Amino acid sequence: MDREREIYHRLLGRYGPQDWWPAETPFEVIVGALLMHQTAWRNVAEAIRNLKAAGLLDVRALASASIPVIRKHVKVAGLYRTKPTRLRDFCLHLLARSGGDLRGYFDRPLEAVRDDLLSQAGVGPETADSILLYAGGHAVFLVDAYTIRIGRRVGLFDSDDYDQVQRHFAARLPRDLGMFQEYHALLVAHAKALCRPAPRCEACPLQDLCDFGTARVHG
DNA sequence: ACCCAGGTGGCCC
DNA sequence: GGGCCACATGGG
Repeated sequence: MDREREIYHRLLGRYGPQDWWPAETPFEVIVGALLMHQTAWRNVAEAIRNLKAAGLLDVRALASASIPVIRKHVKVAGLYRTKPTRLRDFCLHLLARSGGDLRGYFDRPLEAVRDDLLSQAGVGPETADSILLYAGGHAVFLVDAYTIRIGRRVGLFDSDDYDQVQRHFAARLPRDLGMFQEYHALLVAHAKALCRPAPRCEACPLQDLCDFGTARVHG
C-alpha cells in the first residue's frame, strides 16, 4: 500500500473519525476559514459565537455591517485591522456573484470556483481549499503547516511548497470528498497530539516512518 | 518573558 | 521565483 494511504489508515485507527470542520452551515465554514489565519481555533470559535449572537453570521447581515462593529466581535481572533474588511468584502463578493446563494456559488467546476476564491483578499491556497473542501463539497486535498510538518517528518517529501505538497497527495490518493475531509482533520489531530514542533515520539503511530537521524529537515 | 497558533500579502533581490 | 516580514490576540 502507498504510504499516503497507510498513514491515513493508521491515523484513523488511532484517533478515529474527527467529524470536522466544526460548523453548522457552509457560511460559518467560510467565516471560520477567513478568521483562522495564524490564530488558535479557540479564539476563532469565540469570534464566531460573538458574530452569531449579534445576528451577523449571515451573508447579507455581514455584508452590510460596519467595520467597527465587525471588529468588535472578531477582535479576539487577532489581526483585527485586516480580518473585518476581508470578511465584509468577501460577503459583498458572494452577493454580487451569486446573490448570496452558496449552493449556486459552488455549483461550478472546482477550478473555476477555486480561481474565484483566490481572487479575493485574504484568500490564499489554504483558505480557498478549506472553503472548497468543507463548505463547497469539492474534493481537494487541503494542505496546511501541519500537513507539511508531518509529511516531511515521515519522509514523504522535502518540499514546503503548497502546490507541490498538494500534488504529491492528489497523485497518490483516490479523489474522495469524505476521505479528503477526514485526512486533513486527522493530520491536525495528530499534529496537536504528538507531532508538535518538539515531537513526542513515544507511542506515535507513525514512529517507524520517521527518521530523525538523517540530515533531513524536520521543521 | 518568551514562543506558538489549521496564512496572506507586500516587499526586496 | 524564492526569502523575509508585519500582522495581533490569547494560551502554554
